[in-house]
Amino acid sequence: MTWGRRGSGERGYHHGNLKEALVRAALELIAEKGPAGFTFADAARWAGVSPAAPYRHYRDRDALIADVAKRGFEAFTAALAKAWDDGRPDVMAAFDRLGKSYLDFAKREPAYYSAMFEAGVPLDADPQLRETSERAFVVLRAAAEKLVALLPAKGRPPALMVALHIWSMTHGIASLFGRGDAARRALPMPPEELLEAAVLIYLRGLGLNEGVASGRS
Amino acid sequence: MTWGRRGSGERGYHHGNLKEALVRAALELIAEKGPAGFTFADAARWAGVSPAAPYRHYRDRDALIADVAKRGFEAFTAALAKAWDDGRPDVMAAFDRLGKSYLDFAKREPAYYSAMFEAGVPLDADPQLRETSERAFVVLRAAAEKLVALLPAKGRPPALMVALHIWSMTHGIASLFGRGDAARRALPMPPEELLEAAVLIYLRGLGLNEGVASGRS
DNA sequence: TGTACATCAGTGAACGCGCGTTCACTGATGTAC
DNA sequence: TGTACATCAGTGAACGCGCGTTCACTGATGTAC
Repeated sequence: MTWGRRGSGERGYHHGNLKEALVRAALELIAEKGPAGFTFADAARWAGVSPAAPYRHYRDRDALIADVAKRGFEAFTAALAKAWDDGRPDVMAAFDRLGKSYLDFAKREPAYYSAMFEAGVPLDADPQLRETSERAFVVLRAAAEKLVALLPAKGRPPALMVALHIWSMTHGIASLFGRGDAARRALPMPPEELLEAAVLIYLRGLGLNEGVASGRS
Repeated sequence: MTWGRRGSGERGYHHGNLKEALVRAALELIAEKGPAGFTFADAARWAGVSPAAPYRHYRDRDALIADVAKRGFEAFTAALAKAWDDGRPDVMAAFDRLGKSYLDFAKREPAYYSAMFEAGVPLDADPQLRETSERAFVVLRAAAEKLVALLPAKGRPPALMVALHIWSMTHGIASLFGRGDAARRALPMPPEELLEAAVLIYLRGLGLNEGVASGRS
């Protein structure tokens, strides 16, 4: 519990890394009590600093949460891009990893996920935030693009629509069943399997089956 | 703005309908500022009553929100059951109505929807609340049951899984794009169409197409 | 290398405010006889 | 029909508390010369 303090020993007059520490505090507190469950003063206390100190780094609590959301989207985009890996070795396998990675992020980083999608941060407020969040969707969209390209050219569904479908499905599962934490409905199977089955059925509905994609048989 | 006051004229010493008025207040305030954006005192003020008065009806703010969620689930169940109408005149048509009705509820009653799914009300806290929420799912599950019954008996997917898929999809669309209010991503098509397309593709993936279901051709 | 100075990042005390909650109370309503 | 009484549902004043925010301040760090 010595975030932001370099090495051991006492912290001097200056914290040295307060901005980072406040972000960590926000994540910790969101994880503990939900996105609405903490205050600016809480974050300061958590970072071991006077209640006035955070004002040197953020205009107010909303600015802090918006920053957390922004960092969340960055990590999210990185995770998705890595899982997708430009569709290697084949589109279906990569697509499967993409979905799992989405769920995995929601489970591994519930606090980020909360800040990004449930904290009521207005995306419009900060153009940089909007752009960052957009980049995550770009990965999904690119994947959908490659996916529909496997289909015969006539009657191909729009890739944007496919991307939105997959996103909605995954977000739905993540927010209904995805977080380990609390008060959610019991499931007869793990969320990953639920998602995988749904995506498989959906893709079959599009006219894609395993054979078309992987080249095996 | 005279909720709970019978007819015109001044309200006497007794409000007469305070419990209902508090529920309305909560809905109004949730719609305005989100589920975390109001206080017990706010609700009292909205109802035109002293800050101590709500304690006659609810232990605390959480109890009020839980009651709002419960009423929400009741209205939700009623709406879904009505739309489903036991699968009449045919399962596919009824199923289509069911999905639309879900989205319609989220759009028409964003405050209820918020209280039900986003306010962080622990379902376990109140067994009655849990049971009420369960009843909504029962409708969905019954619909999925009739749906899979259209498929050849061998290789039928579990109805529970299908119900969860549809629920996740719909909830995902509702919470990402469904509410008219704020800060959500722009869509190239209305959410209803997005959902309808997704469900159609999904059902095709299950092996259901329009012909199988409606009997037309 | 040393010194003077500007800037930065934190302190801590203070303030006004609204919230949650309690309390003794009181006006209104219902009921027994 | 009238009266006495119990119960109910609200009042309003009071309290302690923590939050958000400002302020003059000060210790630490960086830089010019």
